Amino acid sequence: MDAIMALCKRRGFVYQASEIYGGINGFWDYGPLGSQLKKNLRDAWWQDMVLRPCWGKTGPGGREVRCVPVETCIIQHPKVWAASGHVGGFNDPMMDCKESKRRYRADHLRYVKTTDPSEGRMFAFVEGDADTFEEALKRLGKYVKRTLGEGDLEIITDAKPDGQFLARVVGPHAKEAGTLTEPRAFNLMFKTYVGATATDDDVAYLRPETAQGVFVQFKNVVDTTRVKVPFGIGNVGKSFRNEVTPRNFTFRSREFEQMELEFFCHPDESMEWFTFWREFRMAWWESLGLAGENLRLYDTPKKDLAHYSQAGSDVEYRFPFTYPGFGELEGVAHRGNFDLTQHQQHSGAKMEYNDTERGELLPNGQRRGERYLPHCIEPAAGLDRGVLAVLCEAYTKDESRPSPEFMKIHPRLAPIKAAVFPLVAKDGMPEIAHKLHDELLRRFWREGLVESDDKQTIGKRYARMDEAGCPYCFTIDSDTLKDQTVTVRDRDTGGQQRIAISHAAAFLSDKLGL
RNA sequence: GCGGGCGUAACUCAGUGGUAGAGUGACAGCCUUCCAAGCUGUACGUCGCCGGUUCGAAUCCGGUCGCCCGCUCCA
Repeated sequence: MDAIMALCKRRGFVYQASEIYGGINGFWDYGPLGSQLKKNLRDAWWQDMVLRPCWGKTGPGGREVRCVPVETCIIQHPKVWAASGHVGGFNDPMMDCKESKRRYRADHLRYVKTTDPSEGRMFAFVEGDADTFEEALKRLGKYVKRTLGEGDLEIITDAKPDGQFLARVVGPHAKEAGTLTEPRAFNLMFKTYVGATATDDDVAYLRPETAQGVFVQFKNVVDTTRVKVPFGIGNVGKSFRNEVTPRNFTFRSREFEQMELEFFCHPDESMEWFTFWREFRMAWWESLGLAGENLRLYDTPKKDLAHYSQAGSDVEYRFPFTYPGFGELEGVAHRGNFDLTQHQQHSGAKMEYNDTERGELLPNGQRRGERYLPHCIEPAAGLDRGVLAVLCEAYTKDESRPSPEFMKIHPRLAPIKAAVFPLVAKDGMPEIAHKLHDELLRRFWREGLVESDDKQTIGKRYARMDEAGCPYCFTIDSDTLKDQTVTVRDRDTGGQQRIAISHAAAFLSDKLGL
């Protein structure tokens, strides 16, 4: 991992944010190559999920997969996050034990004491955890030096654990009293103020996910764009979470970008669509070079599902820092109609969809129609995690090569698509190279960078392109002067072939899958 | 939040109280007809930051910030 991070810095893929000021925990910037790589991955998602979903494959029942995009705001009405459950769920106060180094959710701790107020010490235990409860009873009995009956015990469930209270408490895994800290709120949502007055009434949050923007605009999209269920709404953008522990390079950042699709369908068809999406999303990541044992599709066990969720699968990648385990790239969740229900309740707006293709057949040949809250399948991918996985997968070490470190980035994602070199900077070769470079640039500038370089030795230039992940290098040599051919060097094999200079663009176009 | 490790040039690292170093990379020139080759030269340092001890600190001490690992947490 250190070698990958060093290369990312050296070649301008990823820099630490605010580095000259000492860095800022949980934030990373992308350099010239990294930002282009990230854009290519984002574009690939947009193309394959919105513009031509699933490469044109049909969904369940042979139906065309239809999706439309939206772009919603990072800051939404604060009630959005109350409805989504983030305000509660992202604010669990936690308590730390200075002795046992453990951390507890404050609302999970209970305290047992005797009914005798002179026996001041209390013993904490974790609600629903028999081990800590029995331990607490045992310790309490020892402390008061007598056997305790039911009537002697008092269990405090609604404690306000301030300093005075906690001084009397022995933690669940501690021996001494007074080692628990006061509850601290872990605001996983970034707070800000809307308007210049910045009072408590103006509090707003930076979104922790892009999905809610879609649910909030669901009705507008249905009413204004002639979409029919089943269909999807894609939304890409930055989200923010005040992670307790940002870790593992860009894997868990506080500012990160998501690519989320909310796919709405009839409840009866939701499991079929879930299966369809879970399989396509896996195939999509595989198509970008994350094939093989480092990628897996992991089904969330029933017991770990959120209460409203009927199924969930994660596309996971085996990162160097998770090895031999895996880290989540994308979660495909069956969310039922939870979100639309929540927003319907909290906002009072009707979210029901009127499906004119369902219901009983009327004499005039129309359907009566059926009103329902669609179910939602949510493939939600982490763009920065995707970039990181691509970088990890691409990083290759081969000491037998002149360039021992190189980046095997899939041609579709590679920030630099091709480079053009004169073998040596004389005999008119630079001029021919510049001409070919111009031609390729005119043809491929929308896809990514096309480089040219006539400095240094050819080996050095190849090696540079290898580290940048450029898949193909065209080289003009003395034969070019005679027969109008160039060599093409393949990054992954180092092998070369000779093609007509007039076919260079077609060759590259083919290799890039255009 | 706790514990451990680390922080010196763009990268990898040496330097344990006395003038800031090496290799690689970058840049310029020469040379060079296919893989970080060779020669010459140039640029690049708040030694993470702040404070303390000392005649003198990259080096010792305290604090702080950041990165990595483990726990915890989180999806």
